Amino acid sequence: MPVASRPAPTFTETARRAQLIEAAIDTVNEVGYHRASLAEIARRAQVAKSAVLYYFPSKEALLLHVVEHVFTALDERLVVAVAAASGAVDRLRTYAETYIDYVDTHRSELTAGLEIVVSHRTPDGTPLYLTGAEEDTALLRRILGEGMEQGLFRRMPLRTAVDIVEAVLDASATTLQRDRHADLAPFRDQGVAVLMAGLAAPTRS
Amino acid sequence: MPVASRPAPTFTETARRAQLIEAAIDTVNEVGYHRASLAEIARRAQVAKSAVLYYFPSKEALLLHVVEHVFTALDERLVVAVAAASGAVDRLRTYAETYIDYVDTHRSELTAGLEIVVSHRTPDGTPLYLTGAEEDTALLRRILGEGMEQGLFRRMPLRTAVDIVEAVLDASATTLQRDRHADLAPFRDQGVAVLMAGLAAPTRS
Amino acid sequence: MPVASRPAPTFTETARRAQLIEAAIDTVNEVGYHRASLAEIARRAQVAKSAVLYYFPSKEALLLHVVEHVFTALDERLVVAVAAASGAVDRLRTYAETYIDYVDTHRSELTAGLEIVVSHRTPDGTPLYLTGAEEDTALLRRILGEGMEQGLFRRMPLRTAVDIVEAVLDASATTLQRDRHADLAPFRDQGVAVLMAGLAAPTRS
Amino acid sequence: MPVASRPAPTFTETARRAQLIEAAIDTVNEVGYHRASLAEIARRAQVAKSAVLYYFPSKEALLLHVVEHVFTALDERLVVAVAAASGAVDRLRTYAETYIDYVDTHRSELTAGLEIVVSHRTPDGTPLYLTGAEEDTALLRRILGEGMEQGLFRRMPLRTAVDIVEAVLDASATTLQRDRHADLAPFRDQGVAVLMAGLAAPTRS
DNA sequence: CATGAATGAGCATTCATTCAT
DNA sequence: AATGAATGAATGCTCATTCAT
Repeated sequence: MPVASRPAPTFTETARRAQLIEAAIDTVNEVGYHRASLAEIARRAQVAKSAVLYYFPSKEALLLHVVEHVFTALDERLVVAVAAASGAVDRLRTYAETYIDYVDTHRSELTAGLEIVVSHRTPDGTPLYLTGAEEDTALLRRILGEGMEQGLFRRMPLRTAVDIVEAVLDASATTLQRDRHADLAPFRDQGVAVLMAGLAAPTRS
Repeated sequence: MPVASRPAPTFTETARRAQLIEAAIDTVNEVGYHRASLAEIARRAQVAKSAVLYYFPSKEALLLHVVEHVFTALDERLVVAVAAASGAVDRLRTYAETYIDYVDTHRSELTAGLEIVVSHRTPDGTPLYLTGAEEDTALLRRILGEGMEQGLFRRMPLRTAVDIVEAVLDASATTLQRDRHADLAPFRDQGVAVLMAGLAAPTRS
Repeated sequence: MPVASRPAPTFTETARRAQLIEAAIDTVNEVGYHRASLAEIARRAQVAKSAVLYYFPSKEALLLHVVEHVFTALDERLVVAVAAASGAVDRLRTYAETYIDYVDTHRSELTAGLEIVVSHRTPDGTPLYLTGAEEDTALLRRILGEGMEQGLFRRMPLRTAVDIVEAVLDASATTLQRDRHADLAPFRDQGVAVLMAGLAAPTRS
Repeated sequence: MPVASRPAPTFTETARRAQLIEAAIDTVNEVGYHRASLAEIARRAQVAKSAVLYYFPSKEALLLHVVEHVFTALDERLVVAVAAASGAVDRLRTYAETYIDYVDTHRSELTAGLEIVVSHRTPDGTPLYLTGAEEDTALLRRILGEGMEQGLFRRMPLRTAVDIVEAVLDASATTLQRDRHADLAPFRDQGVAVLMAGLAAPTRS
């Protein structure tokens, strides 16, 4: 029984917001964050500019909503998938494969979300990926930390390991930015293989 | 008898252009591509807005010049360094280490250059990394292709291998975007190690 | 048999209109005429924006209603009070004291009403105090005209005398705009004294 | 030898700024503060909207400049005139006459300046006449305070006296808002007379 | 009786660019 | 060689108003 501090959204509202988020995603993908103006977004949604601001308090809020929308869903998917795996190695592989699968099946969302994360700045110039970065990577940090502790993964600063894994996984989206219809299978197979082999604790010889 | 299609640049012209490129780099690093306006760049260069357009035909041209400036220098460095190494494995390691060293010693150039590459779009919406991508990665493609042919590297589509290597190497710049004074040593050591181990041809067991 | 050109207002209608007028007054006082938008007024009345326009044909009509509401009540009070006094001097003093007392006891109404009168313009730019000014000041004109005729007041153009008196009396509201809890007693005592002494016919010396 | 922290304004700049201030004054007088948009001001100045913001950082800055422009000049005039008078009574009379004379000879400036002062609000809703009110009325406060101390003026709170005097003097501008070609002579003669007689210390009878 | 939805006109402001000097 | 002046197009956003329900 949720306490509704603000009234439950109407059917139209839910639909419109979804439509606008979709339009924002399309716009960012087609013209880039830099040129994704309210006018462009409204044009794609086939509504007036002011209608966008009727459902979102500002253009910024809409774009941040896109980011939240995309990465919350991704994170939920990852949490569920990883929970079904046991052992750091298996969990990491599951994490990586699930991540790339998600990118594969949510191409436009992911490319737009990443472009916004990379390009957006708060009014004082701080990029988005600096705010709340800790919690965003919590799951990955846990897997990698655990694996290193158990001697399964190459020892290195957690931060570094996270950066490397994310760099490779996000590269799958970059591939799509280059060609939105690209086949992600080779990247999934080889990218994950490289990560697993690269991160595996080196064997004494 | 060289045909001078345009007159040799004067000393001041060369100096001014260098100064403006530097100002553009600083601006992009401080406020991001999105807010890097001509006015901001001119302010940092301590010249009038119109002076910028006196030396560069447009703002876009200036920013593209920054990209060229940065990546040409990086490429030259890579070519020289790799030439001194022998064998695909050693050449890849040299490539990777030189790359990260260059990022380390040219922090502002690299972070700005990458931000522009990622954010800039041509008027029709095409991102920068789609134009001339082939030649930009020529050296890396040669090293990886050679290594795979010789059975030294894990076999995969060349495109995929290039993407993975570049993703990891570029992540060093992302680290700096997060903290411009970050110590890159751990990333260099571990990043390269992960790449080498990950790309090594899997041993039959 | 009265012809009902418009049907008698229902109870809720009367109540709603009063509530909206009150909300408009509060809004003008809090944010000023310039920023008193329909949205702000509706928010304070806790109704939807469109509800405001259900009871008033336009925002302008609502604000003009506030003015009418305030100054009609003030005028009625003045008429009653002045009727009880005899002689131009006494009537003027009564007028002035009643005016300031009314301001004192209807602070928010008066300050809002005056701000609207001062700031509002018809679409063609005409200020409010140009429309129907004659009848608004009828009572004061009569008192002053009579007093001058009888040699009780300093002789001057009626218009000038009215302007002076109104300026001083309205200044009591200005005092409240500065501090809504200000004590108006000194202003009532001294303001009236100054007016009476100043307007008194000069004695031959 | 003034130290120029910013470069001396060019001839064009000085001229344009004056022209824009004039256009702003005309606009406020013609359509009121509320409707005095950048577009209207620019139209009257026969320049592009952006040209206004080339010379003034914002619309607000331009309007505040008008206020400063008007009231600084008025204050200077008052200071000079009052300095030539001796005795509180004479000084008050001089103050009042000079004030109204200034209004008379600078009709459009004064009406516009007053409308801005009355209507403008800072972003948090504070009216202009609340900021720095102390210093604006310094001269008048001094005259009235001195006169009351010497028993020449009716004793009352300084604030009240200032409010009364200013109300009457400002009413001269209100007269002009009603009719920009009105003859101010009767108001000057009678208004000043009323003030002097009204403020004079009451004689014991 | 009252509202949520939607809009078009207008707003102040930013910006890359042009041009005469 | 360099600039100040000026602009037109675009941007994010506000607002009074309309209308179907």
